[in-house]
Amino acid sequence: MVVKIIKRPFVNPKMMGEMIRQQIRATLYRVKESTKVELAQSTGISFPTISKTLDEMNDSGEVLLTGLGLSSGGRRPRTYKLNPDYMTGLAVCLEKDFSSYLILNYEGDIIGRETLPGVLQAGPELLTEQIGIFLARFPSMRVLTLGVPGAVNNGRVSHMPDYERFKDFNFRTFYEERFSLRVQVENDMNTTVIGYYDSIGSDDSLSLVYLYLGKNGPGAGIIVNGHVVRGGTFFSGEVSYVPLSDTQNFMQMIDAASAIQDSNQSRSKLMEAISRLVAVFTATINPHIIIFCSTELTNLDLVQIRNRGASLVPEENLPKLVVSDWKQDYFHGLHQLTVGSMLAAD
Amino acid sequence: MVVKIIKRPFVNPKMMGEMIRQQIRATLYRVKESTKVELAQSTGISFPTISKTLDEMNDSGEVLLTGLGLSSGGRRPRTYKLNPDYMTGLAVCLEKDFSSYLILNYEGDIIGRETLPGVLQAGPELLTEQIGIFLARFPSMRVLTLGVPGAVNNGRVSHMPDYERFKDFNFRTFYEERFSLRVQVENDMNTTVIGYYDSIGSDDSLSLVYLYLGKNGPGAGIIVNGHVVRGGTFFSGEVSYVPLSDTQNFMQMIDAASAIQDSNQSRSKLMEAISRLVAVFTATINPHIIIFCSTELTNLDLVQIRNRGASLVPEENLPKLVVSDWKQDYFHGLHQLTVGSMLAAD
DNA sequence: ATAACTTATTAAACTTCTTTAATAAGTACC
DNA sequence: GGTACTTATTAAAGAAGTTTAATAAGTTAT
Repeated sequence: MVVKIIKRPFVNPKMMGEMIRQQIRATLYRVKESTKVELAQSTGISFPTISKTLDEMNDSGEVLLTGLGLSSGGRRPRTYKLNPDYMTGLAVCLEKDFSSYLILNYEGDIIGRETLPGVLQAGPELLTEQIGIFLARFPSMRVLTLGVPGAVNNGRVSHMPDYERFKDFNFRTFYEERFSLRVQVENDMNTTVIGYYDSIGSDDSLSLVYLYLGKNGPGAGIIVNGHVVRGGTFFSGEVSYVPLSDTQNFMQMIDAASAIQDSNQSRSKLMEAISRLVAVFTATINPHIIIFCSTELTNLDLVQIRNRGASLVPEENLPKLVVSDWKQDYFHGLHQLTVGSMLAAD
Repeated sequence: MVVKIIKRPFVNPKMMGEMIRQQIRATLYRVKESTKVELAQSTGISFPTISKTLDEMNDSGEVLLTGLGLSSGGRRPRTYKLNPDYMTGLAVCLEKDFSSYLILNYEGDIIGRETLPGVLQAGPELLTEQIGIFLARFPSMRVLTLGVPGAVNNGRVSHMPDYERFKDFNFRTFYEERFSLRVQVENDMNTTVIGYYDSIGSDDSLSLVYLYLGKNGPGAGIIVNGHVVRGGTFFSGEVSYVPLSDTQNFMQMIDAASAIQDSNQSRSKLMEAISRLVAVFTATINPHIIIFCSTELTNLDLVQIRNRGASLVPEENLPKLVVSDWKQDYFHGLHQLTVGSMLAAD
């Protein structure tokens, strides 16, 4: 229901304890180190509750007493932080030619990274083997986050045409049953746009489009009102198919552009295609920002796109156009998803 | 933050009372009449709490004891319902040539409807006067919902080019201060898509596009993941501007179509334009459903659009295409927004 | 019509968070 | 170095929901 008639998202006293722990975890993650008073202020929870809960978390080893903070004229307060060794998380980026592994501690720090051979063509067995290695090395591993180049639905592959061995593979149930891990799987472009969204750290719910013009054909990750758009058939962001001219869709247009000999003309045709796609997004979901890969476009290109775009839609409605580092945003997304999964614990 | 690290949407014991009342209201609105036991079951709240809260709501006149329910072998339970006279809401549809008023009681029933002269060209004074009439006639009026043909941002007009007198007019502050009403303002297409979304009564969060090819140029109302898309500059759904061919955008394409003499050819060009727009939405946000106005298209047209669309994007990703009654959905949206506003009370 | 049985309602005990008061542990100044 | 002042921490009282037990009000069947 759009209409704000609540259905059942209710909070009873029993859940409050866990919610309070979540608030504490999230705050400690943000600020790294804090006193009980500071936690009470920044969470809005009463001091005694914070004190009691934090003591419990200290007893269970989830947080550590780090010492005493600065005095502001009276007794010096004890400071606490998340215990980095409380839990470990594994973030995995699966690509055709390699698998990138990131090992994160409970504070969100990267305590290990490794690149192993690609598993997408080989099949799940090799992936299981690779994960097994890390699991053996880090017994406190509790969460697993996978970024994959394909459509996933609730942990299960729903469309990944190039990799037959993973057809319909359910990452979540497979690894949650086999190892006792909390498993998350996300599409690569969605992960990237999540990473970018998190990195700009805006708390109001924005709409963004992260555009990628890769070798495997272009694609986009979309966030609307702060939520990832997965689409009715997990086909969202497949912008290759957007019809933009009498005879060509977006992919055909950029393919045609790159086929042109004259490099100026080729570039100009590419710019035209992108400008049109920008106009399409502006006149439909009207995002705040569209992000391009810095390896593909320069800031100068953006000016050109903006100018051309302004001839298609009223300029004041054009989104902010920015370039960003795809790989970095992707990994940041994986990182944040993994941390989020660890901190949502219990 | 996309990453599920909570920021501050927290519930403390003080707010629980109000949340419980909300649950009770929402449930009573849905089921019309209920016993305490039934309410406890359907809300998941404990019986004593329901009992206490409902007694208070009965004392304050918010609910009424309607009698005794059926026995299932023991003492017959008392049944309660919302008191229709507890509060009144006014839903207003503002158009160029007329203003439609719907008066709703607290049960959501329409207890009056009236059409008065249009106010958009005349200016706010006339609207104030019209609202004043209803306010005098229904002293228990507490909420006001306005549907307007233009972009609004948090109760304030942000773009309504055809009606100068309402430029930047802040409906919300104006009427909340002048009369003591809770005021909501929503764009007409957004209201319509809300109405449709509510009418299909799905609880999972869908994505929909409601397409209107009106006299004032086409427009669309968009819901993604169950939330209305307003856009970064409140320009979302302005599909006129979507570039679809070498030289034409959507509006120019349908204008060109209607300019063609041969009616078959004209229709076919229109279908082509719509099919392309369907492909655009499919390859971007990939909605579950696209809704067309039944006054503009027939079910037969939809078949044609689907066929043509399937040549642009993989058919299995095409949304469900349906026709619906625009006016009805619009009014249902206004209705539901008004009821939602009444029930969210306090 | 009354006894036995069901079910609704009320009451009491318990849990959990908040608010307010009391105590303990430092600082700073004379 | 002791006294007055600050601030952290602990303890007690209050508020609000849940769970469990007790009571009241009807039904059903003999």
